[in-house]
Amino acid sequence: MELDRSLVSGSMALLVLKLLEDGDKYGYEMIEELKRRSDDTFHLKAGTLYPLLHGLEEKGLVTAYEQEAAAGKPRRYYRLTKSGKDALRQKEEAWNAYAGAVMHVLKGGACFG
Amino acid sequence: MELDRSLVSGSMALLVLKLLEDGDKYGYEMIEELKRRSDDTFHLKAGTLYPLLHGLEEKGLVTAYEQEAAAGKPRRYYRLTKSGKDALRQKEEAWNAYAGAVMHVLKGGACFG
DNA sequence: TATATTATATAGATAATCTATATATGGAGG
DNA sequence: CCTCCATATATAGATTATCTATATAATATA
Repeated sequence: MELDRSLVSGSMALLVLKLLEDGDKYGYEMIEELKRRSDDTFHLKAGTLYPLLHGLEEKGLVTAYEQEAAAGKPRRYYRLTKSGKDALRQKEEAWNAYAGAVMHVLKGGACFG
Repeated sequence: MELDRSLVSGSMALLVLKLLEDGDKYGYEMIEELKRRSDDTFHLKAGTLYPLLHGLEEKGLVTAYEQEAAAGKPRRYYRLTKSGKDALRQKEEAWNAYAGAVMHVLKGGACFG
């Protein structure tokens, strides 16, 4: 299931890149926004997100910069790169293909054709 | 991502159980049928399927029986149990929730509301 | 005899996500 | 004042789904 390996299991990368499409965001913010935008379905864990962000940065899909907050620890913002935007498009397409195929199998069960 | 762990990454179990809903099938047959029913999107590997089937059997979601074929090795057929049907329903629901949430995040990007 | 297709099986590798833990800041409650 | 909770980032180690590679065996075909 080559598709699965890189995408569906890795759907988190897709969702995170998608969040950044709207504008730069810091890690904690992404966790909260993902929860909100998925109607409380996705509870992304910090221990999942931060290593993921570091990986995306290493691959050049995002860049990071630090910024002071009004209070608390300084925040590390992430921004989509050109390469990251391309990757996002690819991942969206792959997700649609995968989800479509699953739906097709699930619907194709009781076939009266 | 509790949902993800048990379902989306494990979507193969869902698809295999779904195939068995139509009637008993043996492993090799499932690989071929999944390819066909997904329009050549899913190429499930033997090394993925057989351990998965053993696991489903251990959990009591399927039962197995051997049957001679006209030629070649005897085939090991799998049948959905009552418990397997229940699990299938649950997994279908969970998949729909997950896929729906992903779609929601993907669509919710460029929001002009 | 060699090779391809059908058919099942296991061992070991890879990688995504989790849990648990550590750090640091600031506000609120006791 | 001290403790707890929310914010915020980070890493180590475990779990597990899937993959690759390999082994087996029967039969058809070249």
